Amino acid sequence: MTLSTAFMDTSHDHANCMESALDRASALCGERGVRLTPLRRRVLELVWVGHKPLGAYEILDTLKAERRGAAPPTVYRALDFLLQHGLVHRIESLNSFVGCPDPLKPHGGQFLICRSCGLTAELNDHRIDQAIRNSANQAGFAVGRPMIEIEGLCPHCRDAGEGSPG
Amino acid sequence: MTLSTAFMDTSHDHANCMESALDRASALCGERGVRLTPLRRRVLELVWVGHKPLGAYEILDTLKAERRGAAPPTVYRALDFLLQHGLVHRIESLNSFVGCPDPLKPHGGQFLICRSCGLTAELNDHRIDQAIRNSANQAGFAVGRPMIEIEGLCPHCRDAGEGSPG
DNA sequence: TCTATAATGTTATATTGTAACATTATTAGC
DNA sequence: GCTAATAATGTTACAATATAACATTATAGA
Repeated sequence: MTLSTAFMDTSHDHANCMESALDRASALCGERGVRLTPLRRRVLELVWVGHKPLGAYEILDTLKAERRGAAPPTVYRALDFLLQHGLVHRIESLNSFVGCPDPLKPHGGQFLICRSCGLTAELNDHRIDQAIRNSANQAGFAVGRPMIEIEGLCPHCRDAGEGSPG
Repeated sequence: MTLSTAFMDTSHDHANCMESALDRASALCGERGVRLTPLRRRVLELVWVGHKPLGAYEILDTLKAERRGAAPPTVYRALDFLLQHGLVHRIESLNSFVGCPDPLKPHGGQFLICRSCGLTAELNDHRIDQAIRNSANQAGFAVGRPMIEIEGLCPHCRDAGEGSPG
């Protein structure tokens, strides 16, 4: 199992986590000959500020304070670019966006989403993927992009008794 | 593996499929002492007209032709009821709704969604569920409701060469 | 029948996402 | 460096999805 971004304990160095994500993004764009413009970089940075998915209009609110004339297309175009290059994922169940810790290999997302604190971790468990492909193949279905969003309680909130898991 | 609603071949008797879904819904509501009102029943029926997820406003368009004063809350309230009782599922990636063939046991949905024709089949594969729970447990995460939406090509569209699966 | 509750009607508005065209910035060729 | 082509962003308007709040009607139980 690969747990690209586990739920963080106190030792999580988020400044470093975020900076390395931006460095990886920069390198990836360089290799692909595409431009990580200041706007795109800033949006990626905002998405990485927390490990909580961020809505497009939350991003927009921040941008508005920084740039004159920021508008919905400003954000959505930047997000489209970042999505295309695997730098962020869209969380369908929340209409929001989260940084991808492993943009190099394309993958559908496997997300653990805490319903109490909002923290989200990305799994990339080959066994889950395999179980899905087996099942889909039996149905004669050609799998494109599997999307898995698991609502529940992160270790911290579970231990704090933030509600039942069901 | 349980394939509650496989992709249908020519032998699929949809009139019967839909009627039995409505009968099951009626029975379930009776047992639970809740009311499957004409409005709710009609919305459920509309959702079952096809095996393709239907948007709330598509449902609304039909209702408007049938009832005076149908408005968004008319549809959303009926859908909320049907969702609460497991009679329909929400497909997050499509902002739309599809009938549940097995409303008795609560379950997060496992959906195969054809990107070409829109047909959607619900899986309920215990092995997928188990793989997810194993992985989540390792991360210390208490699983609530897993959501799985697999975009791809149904058998028919795959054979017709409707595009690559990736 | 009366009353409490559930369901629906109605109006308005919030939230999320795109279309279409204008302007500015960047790159590539000269 | 200049110029044309392209990429990116600015700007305005609007589409699509969803909810809030309160009024009215229907249903179930005393």
